[in-house]
Amino acid sequence: MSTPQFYDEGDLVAVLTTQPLDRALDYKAPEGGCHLGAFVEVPLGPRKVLGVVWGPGKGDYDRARIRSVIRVLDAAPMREELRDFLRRAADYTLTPMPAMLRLATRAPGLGDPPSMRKIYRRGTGEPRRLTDARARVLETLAGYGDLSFTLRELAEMAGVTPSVVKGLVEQGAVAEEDSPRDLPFARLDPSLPGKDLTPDQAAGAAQLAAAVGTQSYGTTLLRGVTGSGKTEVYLEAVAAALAAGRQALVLLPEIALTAEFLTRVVERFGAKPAEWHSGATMTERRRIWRMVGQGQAQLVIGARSALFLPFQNLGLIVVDEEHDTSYKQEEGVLYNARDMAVLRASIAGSHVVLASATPSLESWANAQAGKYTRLELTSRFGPAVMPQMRAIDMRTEGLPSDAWVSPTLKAEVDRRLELGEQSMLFINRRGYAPITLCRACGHQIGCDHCDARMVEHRFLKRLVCHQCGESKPMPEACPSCAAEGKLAPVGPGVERLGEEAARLFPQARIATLSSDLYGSARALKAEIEGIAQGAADIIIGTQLVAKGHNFPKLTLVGVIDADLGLQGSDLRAAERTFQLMRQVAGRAGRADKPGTALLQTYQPDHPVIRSILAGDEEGFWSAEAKERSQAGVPPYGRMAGIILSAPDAALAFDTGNMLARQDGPLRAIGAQVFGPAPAPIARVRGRHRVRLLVKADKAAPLQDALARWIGQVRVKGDLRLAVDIDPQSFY
DNA sequence: AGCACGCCGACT
DNA sequence: GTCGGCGTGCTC
Repeated sequence: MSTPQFYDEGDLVAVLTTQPLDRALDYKAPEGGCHLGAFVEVPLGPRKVLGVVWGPGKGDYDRARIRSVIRVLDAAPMREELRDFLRRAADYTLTPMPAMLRLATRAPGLGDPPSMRKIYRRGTGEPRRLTDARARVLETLAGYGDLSFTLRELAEMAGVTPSVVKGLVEQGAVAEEDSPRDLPFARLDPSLPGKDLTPDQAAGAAQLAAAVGTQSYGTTLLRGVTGSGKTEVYLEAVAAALAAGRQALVLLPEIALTAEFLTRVVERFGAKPAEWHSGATMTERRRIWRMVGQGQAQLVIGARSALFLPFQNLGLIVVDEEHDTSYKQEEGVLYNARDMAVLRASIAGSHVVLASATPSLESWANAQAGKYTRLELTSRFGPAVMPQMRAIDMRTEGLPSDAWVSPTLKAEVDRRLELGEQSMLFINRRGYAPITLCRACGHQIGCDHCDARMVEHRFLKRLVCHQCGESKPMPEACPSCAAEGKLAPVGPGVERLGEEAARLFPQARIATLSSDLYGSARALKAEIEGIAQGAADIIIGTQLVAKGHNFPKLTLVGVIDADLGLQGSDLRAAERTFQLMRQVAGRAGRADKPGTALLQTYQPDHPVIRSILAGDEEGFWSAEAKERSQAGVPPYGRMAGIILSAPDAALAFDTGNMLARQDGPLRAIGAQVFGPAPAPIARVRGRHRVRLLVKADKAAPLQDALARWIGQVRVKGDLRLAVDIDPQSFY
C-alpha cells in the first residue's frame, strides 16, 4: 500500500516540526486539504510552529485533543527525495529528525506570501516640462531598452533624487509596477563556448558529461594536479546537467574562493548562479530557497548547508576540494558534507563529482574498491611542469633557535630576487608565536575558557585563542608570577616569519598573507590579486595560500616546517601533511617557469616526506591504506565519538564512566569502547567536554548499537550528549 | 525550544 | 503567610 499523496480536510496527518520533539505529531488536515510534504503552520501549545506533512496520522492520540493545521504555506511541498534524504541522513548521523528538518528550512519568511516591491520602467506619457534631471532619467531608461529598476537604482544611475522619478510617475512618463521580490535567477546558457580544453581535459569533460547524461546515480573521483584545469572540466559536467534541464550544485569549502570561482562560472554560462553561504542576506537566502524549490535556480554555488536546499530536479553535485576538512560540520548537527552529497545523489539519481588534487584516503579507497569511477587529469595547462621537490635536512643547517629560514633556503630566495621572480615561504601557523612563555616562572599563557594556549598576534597587539576566538590585550606582566618584561614568544608564526624575512631580505617587497590580517574577504582577495600580478617579491603565507589561488610569477616555495602534523595520534595526520605539502608544492611554477619546492624537515627519511619528494602518490596512498587497514580504522573500520559536555567536569566524566561500563549493546556487535577521556577540545566556552571513542568493524550495524547504548543514560539538566559518526579530529 | 506546573528557602 | 528559584514534563 502506497502513502497517499493528498489529504482531504479533516484527515489525520502526521506533521514533523522543527521543535525538538522525538516524533511527528498528529493534526487534522486544513480546509482545502494538503499534500504530502506540504510546508504547514501548526499550533503547538500556545505557539504556531513550522512543520512538514510527513505522512498519514498515527491515530494513537485522543481524537478530541487533535488540533487542525492552521494553513498550508505558499511553497512547493517537500519532495519524497528530500524527505528520504533527511531520514537517512538522520539515521546515519543519529541526529533527531527536527534538527535535520531545521537544516532544510534555513530560510527566513518561509510562511510569508510572496512579497512585492515597486519597480520602474518607461511609461507611455511625456513629462509636462522636460527639465535636465527628468531628461537624464528618460535617457537612462532608454539606454536599457525595456528593463525596469528599483527607485533607488534608477535615481542613482540617472544622478537624480528619487523625487524626480516620482514626479515623472505622476505624469505618466515613468510607469510604476509591482513585481515579486523573489526574482528568478538569470538563465544560464550551457551552450556558450567554454574555454579551449587540452585533449586530456576534453576527454575528461566528455566522460563526465556522459556520466551526467545517464540521469542516474554514480560518483566520479576527479583527480587533477594543481593547474590541470579540473574546474573547467567539471564545469562541462554542470553544462551537461543544465542542458538536460536539470539543476546542479557545486560545493566549495571556503567562501574566499567563490569570487574567483564565480568569474569562471559567469564566463562559461553568461550569468551569475545562486550563491548560498553563511554571509548571504536574509532576502537572498529566501530568494534562493524559493527559486531552487521552483526549479528557477539552475546552479547553486554553496557551502555545505546548500545540500539541504529543496532542489526539484538535481542532476549533479560537485564537491570541490573534496579532501578539505571543513566539509565536516563540527558543531550542531555533525555531518560530513562530502558523504552526505553522495547520499543525496544516490537518492535523487544525480551524479557526483568529487574533485581534488589530493583526494582523501576514503575516496581513494572507494575508487580502489570500484564504488567510484576514477578520472585523472595529468597534464598541466601550458608548458609548466610539476615543481622539483627537495628536502632541506635541518639537522645539518645549524640554525639558531629563534630563526626559521635555513641558509640553503635563503640562498635560493636570494637567487629568485636577482632573477625578479617570486618566492613563497609557507608556514601553517597564524599569529606571531604559538606559545607565550614567562622566562621567570615558566608559565605559558592559556585561554581562560578553553584549555588551549593563547597565541600572540602582534599585528593586533593581542593574545588570541584559536579554539574559541577569545582574545585579550597582550599583558606587560606575567599573569602567574607578575614578573614584568619576562614574557617571551616561543616558536614561529606567520607574522614572526614575516619579521625574519624582512631582516634577511631588506631590499625585497614582502607580503604576509594570513586571514587575520585583513578585515574582509574582499580586501584579502584584492591583496592576493595584486600579489599575483607581481606586487610582492616574497609571499609569506599560511594555509590560505595553499588553496587554489594562482600566482603565475611564483617559482619557489619554501615550506618552513614540513614536520608539523606528522607526529601525534591523529589517524589522519600523515594524510593531512601529505595533502598540504602537495598543495603548497603545486603553487610553484604554474606559468612558463619551472618551479622548485623546498621542504625544511628534521625527518627527511620519514615515509610521508619521501613519498612527497618522490612524487609517488600511489605509493603513499597504498602504504597509508595498508596501515589503516591493519589498525582497523577508517576507511577500513568504523569509528564514532560520543561527546558529553557539562559545566561540571565530574558530571560529564561520571556519565562517561557509566556508559563505558554498560557497553553490552556495543559488545553485541563486536565494537570496542575507549575512554572516557578529555575531548580534543576539553573545555569550550566554559563547558567541560569528555569523549568516548567507539571502534567497530566496517560491516557492523554501528548506528543501531550506538542508539541502544546511549539510550541507557538519561541526559538531563546541564549535561549534553552528541554523537559524532566518523570523527575527524583526534589530536 | 518555550512554557507551565510544582515543591522548598528568604522576605513583607 | 507568600514570592520565586529552576528541575521536570508536555506540546497532537
